[in-house]
Amino acid sequence: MPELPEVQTVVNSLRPTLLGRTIVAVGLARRDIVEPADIDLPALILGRSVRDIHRRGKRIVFTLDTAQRFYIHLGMSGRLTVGPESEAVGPHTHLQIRFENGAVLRFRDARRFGGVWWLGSAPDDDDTMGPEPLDLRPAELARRLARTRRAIKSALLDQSLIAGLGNIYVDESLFAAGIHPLTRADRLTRQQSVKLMRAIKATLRRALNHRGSTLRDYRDANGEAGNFQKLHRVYGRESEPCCKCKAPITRIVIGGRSTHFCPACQPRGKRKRG
DNA sequence: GTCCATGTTCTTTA
DNA sequence: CTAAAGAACATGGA
Repeated sequence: MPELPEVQTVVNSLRPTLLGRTIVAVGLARRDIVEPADIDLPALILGRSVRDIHRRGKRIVFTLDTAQRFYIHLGMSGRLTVGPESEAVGPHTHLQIRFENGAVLRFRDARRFGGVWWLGSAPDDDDTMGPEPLDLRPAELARRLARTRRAIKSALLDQSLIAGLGNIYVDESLFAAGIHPLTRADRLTRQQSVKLMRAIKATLRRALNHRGSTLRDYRDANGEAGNFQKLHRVYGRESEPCCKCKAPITRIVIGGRSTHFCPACQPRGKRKRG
């Protein structure tokens, strides 16, 4: 479910009800969603209040009044909701946190690729996490892309190169920039990297304005769906006509991930040999 | 039964 | 040695 726009939308919808609130009960149904495995998460957060909630990459970072932090990653199928205690608890609800105002934060995740990571006083990221795309300057993107020979599609999915993009927004951004997804990252021209940086920012901002993409079951913390999926130009649109040129959208697999693009609007540049 | 899925990490290969 | 490709993880829906 979650890439930068969806994760940010969840954060935005959590803040009004949870900021400043005190944790009065914690129910951890599955201990194996917590890392590191040997900590007692309920004991660490019970009685604490929430000083801040923010996003870093695809992480939802909670800062407590003690300045200690933990983050929730939604993985592929994770959902984070707030609601009254009386609300029905859905399947695969692994963690519930009740606050003094009666709100209950619930974390559900059928596939369990997501989870909770206790940071303590460690920073909200580490040296393996790439920069935030919305703050990134084109020259820095170009510098980072120049270090790898992989396909641009795979490079943009690498969270250590740039943080927050996933399969949807990489495909949409490459379409917006007119770049073929198999183009080698280190072969982008200066103009292409500038165009790509602009395309990434514009795509993310538009997606944020539409509160993310709901494909299957993504919802914000209040259960509201996003709308950006209606504006996808290539993702999930295999064999439909391109919105610009009417050529059929093509789907290929790159690095094990479905990749959607318009072969006419995103021509493959000249390759060595072939 | 088959294939596919908004992600990350560990293992294998080149 | 390192970079990159591939497999694995767990579950559900079409």
